[in-house]
Amino acid sequence: MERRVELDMLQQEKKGTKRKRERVELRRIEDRTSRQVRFSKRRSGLFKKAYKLSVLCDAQVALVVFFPAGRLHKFTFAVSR
DNA sequence: AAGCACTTTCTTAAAATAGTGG
DNA sequence: CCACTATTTTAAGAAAGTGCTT
Repeated sequence: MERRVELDMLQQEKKGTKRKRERVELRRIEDRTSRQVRFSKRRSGLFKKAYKLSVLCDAQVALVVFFPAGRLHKFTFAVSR
């Protein structure tokens, strides 16, 4: 079954019991799974922002992220004139 | 096949940013 | 500058998807 349809059915079923996006406090996420998922999403957002900054403002941007400890993710983008 | 770590999809509220006017 | 709002973008939470290992 298509996932979209499944979700719609789920929504219908629960009728507003789905947790809304909550305001998030700025401190370490204790739950390992949640931390991992949120890292993935925030990292992609960060790289996207870095890219946009480099394009929009003709800036040279370098971004280095280590997570989990030891694993490296990096991004560089240089605009040549 | 099953377990695990990591990523993506979806909806939608939160947060960021662009625009406006003092 | 700053404050306010309108618009755009980001990301939470839940669940599904992907890929690797055993």
